[in-house]
Amino acid sequence: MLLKDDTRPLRQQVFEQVRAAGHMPRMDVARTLDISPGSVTTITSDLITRGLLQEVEDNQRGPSRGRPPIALRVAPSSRFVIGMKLSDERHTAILLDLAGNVIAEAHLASGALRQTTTEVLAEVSTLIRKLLQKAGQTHDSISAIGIGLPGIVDACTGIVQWSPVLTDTNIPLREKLMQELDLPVSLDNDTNLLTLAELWFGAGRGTSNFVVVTIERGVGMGLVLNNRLFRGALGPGMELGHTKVQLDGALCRCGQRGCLEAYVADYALVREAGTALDSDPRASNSAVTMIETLYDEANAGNEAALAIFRRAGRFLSVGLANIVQLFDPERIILSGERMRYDYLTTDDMLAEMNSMILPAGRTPTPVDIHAWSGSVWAKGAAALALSEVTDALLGENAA
Amino acid sequence: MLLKDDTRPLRQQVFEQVRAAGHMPRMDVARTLDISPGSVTTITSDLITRGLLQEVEDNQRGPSRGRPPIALRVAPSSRFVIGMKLSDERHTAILLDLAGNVIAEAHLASGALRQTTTEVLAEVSTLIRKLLQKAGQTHDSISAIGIGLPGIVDACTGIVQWSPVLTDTNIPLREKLMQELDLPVSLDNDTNLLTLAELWFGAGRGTSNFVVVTIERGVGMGLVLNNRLFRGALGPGMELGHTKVQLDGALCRCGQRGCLEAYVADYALVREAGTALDSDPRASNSAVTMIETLYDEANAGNEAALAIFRRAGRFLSVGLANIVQLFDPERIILSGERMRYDYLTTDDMLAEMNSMILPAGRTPTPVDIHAWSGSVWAKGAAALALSEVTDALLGENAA
DNA sequence: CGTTTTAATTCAGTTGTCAAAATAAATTTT
DNA sequence: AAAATTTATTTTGACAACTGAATTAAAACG
Repeated sequence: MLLKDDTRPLRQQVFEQVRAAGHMPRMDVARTLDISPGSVTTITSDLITRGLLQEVEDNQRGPSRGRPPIALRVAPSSRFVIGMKLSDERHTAILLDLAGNVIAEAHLASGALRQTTTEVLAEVSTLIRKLLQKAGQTHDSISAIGIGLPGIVDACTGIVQWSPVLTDTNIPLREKLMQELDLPVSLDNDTNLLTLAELWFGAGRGTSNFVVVTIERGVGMGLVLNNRLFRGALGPGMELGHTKVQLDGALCRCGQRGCLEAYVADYALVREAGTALDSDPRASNSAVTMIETLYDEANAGNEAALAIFRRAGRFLSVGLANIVQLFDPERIILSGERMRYDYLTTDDMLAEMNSMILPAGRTPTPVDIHAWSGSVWAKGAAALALSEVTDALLGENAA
Repeated sequence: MLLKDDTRPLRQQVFEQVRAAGHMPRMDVARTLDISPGSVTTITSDLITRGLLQEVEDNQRGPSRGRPPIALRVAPSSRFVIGMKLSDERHTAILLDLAGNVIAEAHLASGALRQTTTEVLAEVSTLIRKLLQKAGQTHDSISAIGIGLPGIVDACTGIVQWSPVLTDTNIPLREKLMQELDLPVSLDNDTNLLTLAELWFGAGRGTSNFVVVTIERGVGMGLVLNNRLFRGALGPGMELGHTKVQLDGALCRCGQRGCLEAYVADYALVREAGTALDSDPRASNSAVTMIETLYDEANAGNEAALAIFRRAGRFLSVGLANIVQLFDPERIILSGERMRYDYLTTDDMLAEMNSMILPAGRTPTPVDIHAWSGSVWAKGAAALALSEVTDALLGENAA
């Protein structure tokens, strides 16, 4: 069922269609968007004269009758966008051209777990310099930058209410970044950006309604409705991690009890790992080391370790089942780096989740598991910047 | 922040604006919808010549300068819509004119708890006859009918997958009704219609994003996003009642464990009431009687009875807190008849809900409690029919 | 009686879109 | 090789839905 409720002007839809497809002839664009070929011609010829699209030269084609289609693609240009993901371990940045191709990637170990705004601003600048150097580009060739960070971020206002990477709270980070960098900046919660990455580049391409769940430091969630990222009714919504799965349950770092996060996030596992592995709680093992150990033990058949993962998996299944009950998405994507700990995502967990979904006979919601590297988050951030840029570029007709 | 993302043609927006306001002069329409006064003139004069709107004669006005505004209103007409709510106790139907005024109301005790499709069709016909008789109208003057019933209803296709009022499953009920009644029929889940009623006539008028939760036989939920009823990503979503609030929790009538419904729905209360009130489980007390007794006992200070309501309230607070975490609505409306059992909705419950909402300092989401009569549901059904009719009426320009 | 103020209308002009006809470039048929 | 067929794209005219600026209308104020 192709439903056509995209309210944006056709110009942007056409451009994004071509970008999403890589190349696509005009008639295909007309057909997929269900618009008249005439409109496509008008729009594309405008976009071509503006240097945003171009015709593909070598249209290799099979034996087919009729006038051969001329594929279109996004014109390679000298303009780029940057996508960046900030975390409390290391920051990642990538450089994308307007067609969405990755040009370069750079990393920077973050200075400390939590930093002041000034320090973060400095790190962002440093990372951008590093990225540009690597790609042999200058600051002038950057059109926009998208940044994702964990925490409570209002994408509209660009204000970071709270973030695990910042010591300050309620910071108008976007404004500060724009001043510092002299560039259009988009800011969003990192999970939203991962969701955007799935929507633009990943499994979400063919799906209009899906949920992305991330399990990292905390548990995050992104939602796509009608092919568009849904950011919650008010500002920052979608706090799946603090959804309650047990009355008077385990203590969460937010201070409340029974949050999903308190059962499946890494710190929850670490908390139990200490007991299960009988290790000295005063030993200064890092969280990552602890989890790695726990994982290895589970793999080696350590029942206590296995039980920890199993329990976490059970609670995860409750959280996912609740999402299915409320949103009924076409697909759930479990994503993020921690997905390597596949004891969370066993068939048992999936079976349990499905058993909680009403009615019994219903088709189970497919669950994809993506164990991706950090650069994917940055790619989502770049997608945000990209849409910002093309919106500006395509909207400038009035001027 | 007025955001203007209504994609419908202005004609419908103007008409609905006037209908919603009761009366409203042209300039006010232009201002609220943020469109040019010229457009309003064009549109309204068209609607006036078509007999859908008319100017109000007696514009009583205060001492104000300038040309006095001429208020517009929906023209009283000879055409009506019917809204109907089906339940397993009794059906309610109301007759509305196109302006949304209630003209008449009628009821019909439903024949049995669950009935065949044929029986339901017959009852609907009977009720319509009764309603028309009461209002002194004929079948010809009805433009459309909206019907709400509990269960899993796909509003798009008009198929009832499952409903507590029907013995059959997977029935194309809308089609059958249209054949039977020879009228345009809209069908939806009853909770969605209650939500629509709140949006059109109730507390939702000034709110763009809110949640309606009903506690009756089961626990239902309706969601309004951007002033529009959200029906879930796929067909019937929003099964709040079968959201899990406890792993391996109480047994739900759906066969699963830990569903919210299994703690707060009426049958859950009845189940415990039997034990608490020490009544013979074989005594054929009806559910309603049992709950009434339980309620009276609680009021009289019976600790066991109180405890039942308190426990239900606690689980309800979990369910509501989860909704806030996921959707962050501007407002939650608890609605339905069972809201009379206000032990479910004590300040304790609200306090507990707020304590589960992160972060601690956040403004608590306001919770309204509406104890409404059954006719409100029917009003929502009528709203559905109304929007259907006006869409048809306003879209007929091409013809 | 003119000025001010607010409401409503008129009307020329823009925008975004489509439908149908025309044109283009290939393949297949005759 | 010419004609017919097929598919892709362009051209063209038209239209619907608005907007914005100028205009007219109807009142109060001084």
